[in-house]
Amino acid sequence: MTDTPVTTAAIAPGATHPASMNVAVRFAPSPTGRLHAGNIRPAVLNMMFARSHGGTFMLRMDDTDRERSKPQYAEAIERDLTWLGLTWDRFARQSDRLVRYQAVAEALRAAGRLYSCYESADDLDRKRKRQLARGLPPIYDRAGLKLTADERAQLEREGRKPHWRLQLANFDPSDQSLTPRPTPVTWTDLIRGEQTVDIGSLSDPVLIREDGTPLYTFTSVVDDIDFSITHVIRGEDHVTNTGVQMELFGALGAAPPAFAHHSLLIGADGQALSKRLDSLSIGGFRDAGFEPMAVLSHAALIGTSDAVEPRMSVADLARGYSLAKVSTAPARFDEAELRSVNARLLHGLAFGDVADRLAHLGIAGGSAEAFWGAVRGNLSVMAEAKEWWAVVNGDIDGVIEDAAFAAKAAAVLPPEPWTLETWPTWIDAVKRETGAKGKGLFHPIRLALTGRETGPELKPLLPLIGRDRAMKRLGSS
RNA sequence: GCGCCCUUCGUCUAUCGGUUAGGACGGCAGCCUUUCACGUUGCAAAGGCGGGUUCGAUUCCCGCAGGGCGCGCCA
Repeated sequence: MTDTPVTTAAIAPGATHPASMNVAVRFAPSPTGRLHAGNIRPAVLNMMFARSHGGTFMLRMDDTDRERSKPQYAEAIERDLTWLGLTWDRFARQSDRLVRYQAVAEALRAAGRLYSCYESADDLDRKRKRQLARGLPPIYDRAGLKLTADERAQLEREGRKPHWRLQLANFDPSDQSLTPRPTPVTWTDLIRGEQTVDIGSLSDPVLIREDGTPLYTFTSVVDDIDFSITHVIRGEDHVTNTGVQMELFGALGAAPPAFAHHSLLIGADGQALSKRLDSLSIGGFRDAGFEPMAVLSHAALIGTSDAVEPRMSVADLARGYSLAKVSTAPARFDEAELRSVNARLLHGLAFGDVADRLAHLGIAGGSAEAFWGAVRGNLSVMAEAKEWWAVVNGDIDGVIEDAAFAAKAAAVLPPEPWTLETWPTWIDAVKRETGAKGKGLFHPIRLALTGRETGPELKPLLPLIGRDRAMKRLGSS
């Protein structure tokens, strides 16, 4: 086995990093499902890194798995990212680059780093089980590498197609058995600090499937080289991959990018979130009426030392951002916390920020601004504004618990026009008329006027409701 | 089974061996609102367990427990 690296130049002229290295990051989902609470974290973390360094953010569809990848998922991912405001500067689709992967694989073969293996998936499964049963680590035994030319020819004659593995440099070259020995691969992780992966305890990774499909470990590295990716920010489920991929970068004669591995999310109950991720889709959050910046702020800030608070833009998120603030401990995803961020975001929005969206909800006209000022503090999702609009302008039923009280209140309703002063004037009159005060005074009036137990201050609400509706809801039309 | 990682208020976290263990969310209370909510001010609230090193351990080391991840012809 040769140690000669395949030079990148030989494979892709000009693909090496330029001397003036501009920060380039990527988000590389595989379109096998919708985006969810778990996987937008690397998306937003990468975006913030790019924006805070004046770099570029790339979207890469890792769609080489033809059985599982679906165009509609790819479209949904793009839609969700766009909705979140995570728009990409560059785009690539791995399924468009198969010729490229083939060429690189060929160069790797020529350099002697790839070898063919003829076991079926079942064979490998059996081998693993046998090793486990004997208390041995389930590592590939390199049988493919030990095949004689005759055996290989025989297998080919039988019509067997090989899959291709990268030979990890984890053995003593003078050892004929090629037994792996402890071989640390190290890097300085931008989140986790000094990291070591022992590639001596790993199987030689399959790079090319028997049907010719190039696999993630391989395509990802080729793309990271070709697109001059400088920083790879991804979940900690990839740390072992990083050890292997560091080898691959070396074999391809390229300097590896910097790596940062963030922790994964766990559920509010402290258990793995993975099983529930379907119910935490970004599309679901959108449908539930969450603000994109609330979802994004929450995803970006949980598990960091910054306060989880609403930020108004990606630029706001990028300001003061540092990977050093990202924790190595698993963070809990709590939808209640997301709701809180969403509510706080809404409470701070000025009418000008939302006029268009309100209009979209049918909230428009001369009273729209006063309406927004009155109700925004009570919203947890925007859609609730529509309900309050109905309370103000619609035909709702008031709740009357004491008809006599309501009648007295209605009787002293001042004549229009109504202003912000109408409320204190009226309520004083009701108080005189009924002798009620405090909660006994306000609660029945709130209930009659709005049909609800809680809500915005009645003072600004009353003139919006107007005399006719107020009379009607008090049972005296 | 083996390996890696993690463990500070309920939650997210700060702390480069000596701190009244700080902040944010949530909670509670006061204020505001002649009600609730909003807002605002204040208060309560934490080092998983057991050893070791040290004058001194949340901090360093070992073990245990709990949790996460990995060990794919998935990504």
